[in-house]
Amino acid sequence: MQQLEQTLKAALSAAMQHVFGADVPAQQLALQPTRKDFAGSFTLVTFPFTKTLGKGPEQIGQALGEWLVTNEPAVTGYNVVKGFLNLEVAVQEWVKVFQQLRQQPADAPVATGGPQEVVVEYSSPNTNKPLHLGHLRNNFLGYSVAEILKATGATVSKVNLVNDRGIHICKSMLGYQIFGHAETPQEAGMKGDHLIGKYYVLFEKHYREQVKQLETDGVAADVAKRQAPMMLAAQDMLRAWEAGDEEVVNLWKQMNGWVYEGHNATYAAIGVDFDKFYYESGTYLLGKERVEEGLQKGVFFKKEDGSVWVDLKEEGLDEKLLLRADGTSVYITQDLGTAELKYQDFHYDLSVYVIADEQNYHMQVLKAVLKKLGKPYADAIYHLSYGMVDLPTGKMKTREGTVVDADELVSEVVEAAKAATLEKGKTEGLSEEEAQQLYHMLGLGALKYYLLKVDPKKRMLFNPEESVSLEGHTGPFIQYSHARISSIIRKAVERNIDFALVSDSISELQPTEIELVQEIARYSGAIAEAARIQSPAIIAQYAYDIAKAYNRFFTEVPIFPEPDETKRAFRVALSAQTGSVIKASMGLLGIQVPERM
RNA sequence: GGUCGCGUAGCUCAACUGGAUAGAGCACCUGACUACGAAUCAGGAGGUUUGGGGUUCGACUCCCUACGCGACCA
Repeated sequence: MQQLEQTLKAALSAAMQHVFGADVPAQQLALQPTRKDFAGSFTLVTFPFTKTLGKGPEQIGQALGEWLVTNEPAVTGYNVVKGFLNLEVAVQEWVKVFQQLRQQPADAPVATGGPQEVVVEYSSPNTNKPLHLGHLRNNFLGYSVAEILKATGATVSKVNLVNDRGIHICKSMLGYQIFGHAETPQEAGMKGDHLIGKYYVLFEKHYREQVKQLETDGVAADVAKRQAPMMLAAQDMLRAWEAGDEEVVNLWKQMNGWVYEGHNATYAAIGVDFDKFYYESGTYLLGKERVEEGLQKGVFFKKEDGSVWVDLKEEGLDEKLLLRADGTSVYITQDLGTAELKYQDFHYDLSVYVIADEQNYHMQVLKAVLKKLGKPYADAIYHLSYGMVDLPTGKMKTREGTVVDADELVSEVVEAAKAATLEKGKTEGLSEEEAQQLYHMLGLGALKYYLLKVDPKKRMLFNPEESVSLEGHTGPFIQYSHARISSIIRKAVERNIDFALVSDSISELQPTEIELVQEIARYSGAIAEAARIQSPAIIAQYAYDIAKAYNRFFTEVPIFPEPDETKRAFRVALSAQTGSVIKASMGLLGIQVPERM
C-alpha cells in the first residue's frame, strides 16, 4: 500500500505541476483514508493550497481529479466535496497490493528506524503479597509493549525488578514470626504469595490496634504510629537484615522463596515471561555507590545531619533526598543502582519502565539525577506511565479489602468463558484437555483485551461484568472471527480449493473486499504507531477493526457458492491472510486465538 | 500551598501530525440463521466534546480562563 500511496502522491505532484505550474514535492502531500460515507479510498485535503495557488478549494480538487483520471491509470474516479478530493483506485491496484502483502509473513518485522536494543521492565512486585488487578494491567502492558517493539525488529529483553527488601517485607516476616507457627504453604493449603500476604495483613491489623491503644492512652497520632511496638520490632528486623543476621536472613529467604513460587504460578497462568530478574536486595548497594560518585563529582551535597541530597530546581523539580542521615537507602537509591546494572547488562538505547502514573514525579527525578551524574543512558530512559485501575465502587484499597486478587480474577474469567462455551454447546469434538485450554484462552483473552484496549496513559474503570463479556468490542469477538476463518480454511482444503496464488485477472471486487485489503495493509502502520507511542491500545483497536471488517465481508460476500473459480480462490486467500494478521496482532497483545470455539 | 494529568452519547471507551456529518461497544428499539460458524451482521434512537473566551479557511485536538476530578511533592 505504501507503493500505491507513493504512486498517487507522485501523480498528484505531477498534476500540480501540469495544471497549476506549482512545484509541490510528493513528500509534502498527505493522503488520508477516505471516510466511509464518501466514494473513494484516498483523500487529499485541498485547503492548504488555496493561498499559494490563488484558487478555491473545490476548483483545485476538480482540476487535480480531472487530470489524474486521464493521466494516472491507478485512479479510476474522483469526487470533490468542499475542500476534499476523494480518489477511487483501480481494482487491479488493490489486487496488486494484496499480492504484495501475501509475499511476507504477517509477523515479519516492520522497520521503523526506532531503537534496536531495548529493555522493558515491568511487573516489579513486592514480595509481601499476591498480585492484584493493578499488577495485571502492568503485566499485560509490559509484555505487550515488549512484543510490539520486537515487531519493529528491536532486540527486547523483558526484566522484572523484584522489590524484595525493605520495611514492608519485614512487616510480613514479623507477622509470620508472631502468628505463623512456622506453617508452610503446603500445610496451609495456600499459594506461597497468598500465605505471606495473610501475615502482612495480620501485621497491619495488630499494628493498627496498638496505634489505637496508644492514642487512647493520650499519645499523639504521629508519635503512636512511630512508637507502636510492632513498628519498632519491624525496624529492628530491617536493621538486623541489613546487618546480615543469620536467622532473619534465613527467614527472609524462605518466605521470599514461597512468594516467588506463588508469583511464578500467576505469571505462568497469565502468560507473561521475563528474560531476567533483578532484586532490589542486589542493587541497593550499587545505588549507594552512585550516590558516592555524585558527591565526588560535586553534583550532590550533604546536609549537616549527614543525609545526601540533590538540587533539581534548575530542572523544574525540587531538592530530593538520596540517602538518609543514618546511611540507609531510599527508593531512588536502589533505582540508581538498578539503572546502572541494566545498562551494564544490555547497553540499551531504550529502557522502558512500566510504572503507574503515581510515580511520574519520582521517574522525572530519577532521569534528572542520572543526567546530573552524566550517565550516557539517562536519555534512553522512558517512563511508560499508565493510569490506575478503578472499581465501580471507587479506588482499590487494601484497608477496605476491595483489592481484586489476580489469581481469583483469572479463575473467574476462565469460569465465565467455560459457562458461556458450554451454554453455546461449542465443545463438540474437543477432548477434556482441549476444552480446558480453550476456556483459559477465551477467559484470559477477554481479560487481557479489556485491560489493553484502553489508552495506557488513562485511568480506567474495571467493570467485572464487562471484563468477562464475550460480545461486542472484546477479545473473544476477535478470537471468534479467527475461529470462523479457520473453519473456512479447513473447508477450502477439504474442497481442494487452491488459494496459494491469486490471479491478476480479477476485474471486480466487492466494497467489503477492498475494505479488507486496506485493513490488512494497515497492519504495519499500526505496529509502527503502537511502537512509537508505546500503546498496545493501537493494536487492540486495529485487531478489532480488521475482525469487524472480516465479519462484514463474511456476511455480505459468498465464498464457496461463488461460481467464478478465480474469485472464490481470492476470497479464500483473503480470509487466510486476514486470519494470519488477526493471529499476529493478537499475539502482540499476548492473546492466543483458537482454531475453533 | 506547589507541580503534573484528566474531563467526549445513560455507561465504558475511540478519533493519525488541527480536516468532511465527532465514531465503536454495552444498554434500548427493529430486522436477518435449510449459502460458508448468529460469540455474527444490517438499521434506528442517543452529543452545546465540562462552561466561557481566543488563534485558524477549519478546533475534541493548540492558547487563555473558570469549574470539577485525580495523582504527586512537603
